[in-house]
Amino acid sequence: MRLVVARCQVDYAGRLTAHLPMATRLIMVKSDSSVSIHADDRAYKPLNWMSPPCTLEVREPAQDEQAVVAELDDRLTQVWQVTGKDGDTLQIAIAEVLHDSSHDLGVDPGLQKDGVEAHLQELLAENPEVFGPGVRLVRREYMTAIGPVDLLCRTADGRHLAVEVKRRGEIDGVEQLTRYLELMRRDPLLGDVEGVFAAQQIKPQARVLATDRGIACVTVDYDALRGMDNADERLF
Amino acid sequence: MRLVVARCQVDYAGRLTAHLPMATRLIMVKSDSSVSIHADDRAYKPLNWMSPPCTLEVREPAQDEQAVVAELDDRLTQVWQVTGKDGDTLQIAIAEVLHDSSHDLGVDPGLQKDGVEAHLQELLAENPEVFGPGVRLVRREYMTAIGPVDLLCRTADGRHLAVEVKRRGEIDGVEQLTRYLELMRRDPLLGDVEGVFAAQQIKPQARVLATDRGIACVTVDYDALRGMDNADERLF
DNA sequence: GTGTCCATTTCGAGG
DNA sequence: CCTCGAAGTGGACAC
Repeated sequence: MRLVVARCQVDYAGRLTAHLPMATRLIMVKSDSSVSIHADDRAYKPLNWMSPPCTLEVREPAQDEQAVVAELDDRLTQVWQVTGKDGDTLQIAIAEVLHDSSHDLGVDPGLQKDGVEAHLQELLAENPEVFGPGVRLVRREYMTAIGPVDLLCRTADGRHLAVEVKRRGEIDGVEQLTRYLELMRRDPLLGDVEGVFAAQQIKPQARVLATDRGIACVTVDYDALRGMDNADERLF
Repeated sequence: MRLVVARCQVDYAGRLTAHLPMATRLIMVKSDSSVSIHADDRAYKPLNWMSPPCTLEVREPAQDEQAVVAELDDRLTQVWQVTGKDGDTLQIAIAEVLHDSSHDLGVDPGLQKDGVEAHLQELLAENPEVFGPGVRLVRREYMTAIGPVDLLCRTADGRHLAVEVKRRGEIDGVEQLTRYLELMRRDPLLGDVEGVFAAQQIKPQARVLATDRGIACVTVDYDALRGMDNADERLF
């Protein structure tokens, strides 16, 4: 990885045209040849970038390119031409290099994610009693015409529970469950179907909407659930 | 902006839990206190990050934290604790710092974009006759209960046109327009409303779906439209 | 503040 | 290969 801090102006031409006026920025060149340009704010998104695969070519600035920045009393020292696979180009015209260092980072072992919705759903499927005493799992990913309901359960007294599982409970999750419930309640085979909105955190507005629609809200303690799971393993 | 290249392991806890094993990476700390961690590939997205506002705290590694990496024959030298606004945390446990430099970049003048949907919509608003002879603009961003229609126009014979503008015409754009049309056709004030799907490119499936639903497809030549715009300026 | 939609979205799964 | 949908999406703008 090469890190260059430089006073530069940048022009991108591809799906759109974009221009960055002369200013000091970080230019990051990675070992897969991808290039990104960062300002001193915003963590996530670079100002400009070129995804791999792409090629980087350094050339002398042309005479007419000098004219563009001449009014700023600046002189271009080099121009980086980055060309992507779809013919899109990223041109970095550098006036002054303030820092330039290269680093051997090696291959990254990669990100391990945990606590995603799938795992939360898995844990809840193994512990349906969190929705009430005697509640049993009928099946996960119960298919309806408009998509799968996360969990379909059955209470001790024979009612069905349609459970929507989210990490963070927000309004769109309630809307989703509402659509499922509307469909499922038309199915005579299912009989009475109640909605349960289960999430690690439920936003106040989502809770209000859910309650208004007669949908029960269950906040799930992920670590406690994982603990129950471990306890189960130890007991049986 | 501070650039640190270090052998580190990273743990994020927030909307999900994520772990990066010990490896050499770039840690970028920006002047808005945001932090991002980059591997030596992928231009766009950091491996891990914390969006501003957030606070960075450096502390000594605890004894039990050493144990985690001890098997790797590594020793932690410092731990960076980054805390975000929603209580999510990013913990960067550093074994060895290979590079550390700070740079004053100043405020970036910002990106100037051209050719995005907003500009395309603007050009079409100024040239509604591309939708047919005598077509006039009623208004841009015509509000409906479920969102704004990009352009509402009126034909010479008094019918309304609801125009959805996209850079790339795909199926979801047709769906979006269909939802708008469904609502607008219930409005007696509007009378007859026809749908127009306008994009620089329209994918075959999107065109099929649109045609099936009686929605007209218009492919827009961006450069030609810009030319018309310039011609207009010269003529009047 | 919330709600909605765009993005050079990126990214991954599944057909 | 394409299509579909999620993302720690982020970001902008209307209300």
